[in-house]
Amino acid sequence: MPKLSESAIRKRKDTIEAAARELFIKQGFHATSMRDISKRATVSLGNLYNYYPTKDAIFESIIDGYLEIIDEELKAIFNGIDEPMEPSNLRKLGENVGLLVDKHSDFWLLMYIDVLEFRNQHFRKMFDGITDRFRKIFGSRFAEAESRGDLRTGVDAAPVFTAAYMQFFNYFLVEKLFGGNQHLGLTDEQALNCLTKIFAYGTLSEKSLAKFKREASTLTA
Amino acid sequence: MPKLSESAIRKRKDTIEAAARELFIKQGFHATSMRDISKRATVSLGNLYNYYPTKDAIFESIIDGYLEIIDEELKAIFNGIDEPMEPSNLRKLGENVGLLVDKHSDFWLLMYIDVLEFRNQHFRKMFDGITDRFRKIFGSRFAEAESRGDLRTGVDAAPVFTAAYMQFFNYFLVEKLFGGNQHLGLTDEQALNCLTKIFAYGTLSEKSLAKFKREASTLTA
DNA sequence: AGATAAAAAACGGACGTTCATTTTTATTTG
DNA sequence: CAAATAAAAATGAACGTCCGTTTTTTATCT
Repeated sequence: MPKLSESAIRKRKDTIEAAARELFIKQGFHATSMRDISKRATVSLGNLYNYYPTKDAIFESIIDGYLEIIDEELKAIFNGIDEPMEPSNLRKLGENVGLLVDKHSDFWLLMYIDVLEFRNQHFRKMFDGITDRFRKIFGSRFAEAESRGDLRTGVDAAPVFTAAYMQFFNYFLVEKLFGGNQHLGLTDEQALNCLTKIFAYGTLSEKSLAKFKREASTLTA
Repeated sequence: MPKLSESAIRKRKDTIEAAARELFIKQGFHATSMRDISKRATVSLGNLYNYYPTKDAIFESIIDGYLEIIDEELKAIFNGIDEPMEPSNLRKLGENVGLLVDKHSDFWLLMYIDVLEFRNQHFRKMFDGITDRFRKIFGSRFAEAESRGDLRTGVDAAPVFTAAYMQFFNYFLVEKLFGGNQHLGLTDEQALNCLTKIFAYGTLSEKSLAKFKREASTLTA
């Protein structure tokens, strides 16, 4: 047999990783055997080792690929935000985080697998220095908002935005993976409104809030 | 041998569970064998099965015991809060949640094990209906605060308090388990101040904030 | 034929659990 | 008080299965 083309190899790997991902998510990493993966991917057991040196390597490859996807989707979300501290944009952030959690709920399970089995070595970058990253993306917007007097005195927008981001994430993860069905006692829509309001009122100046009064008043929790 | 006394059995089980807990946390559930547990607990392999019918049962017993402890500690925390929406009390809540996460960081790892291996069946109760529980604990305080005009119009204190609780939890969990070293770009103290301020300013009326101005002004992030 | 992919078989070890056996000890007996 | 008893506790070898990985064999292409 001649050497497979690069794309053919990539295609094979994709099917293997898809099968492995589904199994890891459904039954965990340790509970998933190489035989399970080979069966689901319709690849012989031995042949798996022509593509990956170890079982761990499959997991790592899945995560690396996934991280890229998530990274892009997050970038798209942030690109859609022109004025990060504006209430309507904060809410939009929440909405999009919700969609992201929903769309890739398996991904976050992999994160927990990583925490438990690999001491989070693959996912560390997700949270490490996240505030600085937001500062890089929105730094000038934050500064403008401050110079316009949109923020309460003494408020640094970057950690607030990060906190909002984290809160939205956590809300939907708890809803999706931890069985807290409507744990805020609100529908998702209401919860988004409630959280948005907290962060808006919590950090915006009275002057600025008046400006957004009309929008903000629609955020009835 | 006559039957062991109830307390002797409890003592034995405690040592077994302590050993198992340490191993589960260090290397995960599947990666921990019954032989590992028996060695660490200095109990013979077979004898383990005189105390627990299966390996799963050991895990379940650990969680049940742990849930009780955490439940009590949480109760103590909430008992120490007389006025839940007061900024200083919100901050105290955050501090205590931080201590709880720190003291029992292994417990939260078990929670992730439960999510992955048991579909969170043992931990569901942690988040299910949590807002209602807060309403039961602080309902009258929430009502009083509202009638005093401490809250912004339209703000329901219960989900806000829950959101604050969740945010504090998430903050410390990310710090402790997900390697987000100072992910808000702040020290823990500063982060507590920052988050407290968000929730205080986010939900308290101007009138009420003036009342707490002195305390609130010490919350410099 | 020669090279490479794919499949199958084989390997050594570890797994959860069982079980026949031995050890332990509170109670009964002399 | 000491010896015998009986029931429970403790043991560790053994069981059958499955694991990740390696090696060998077979099939498939230029």
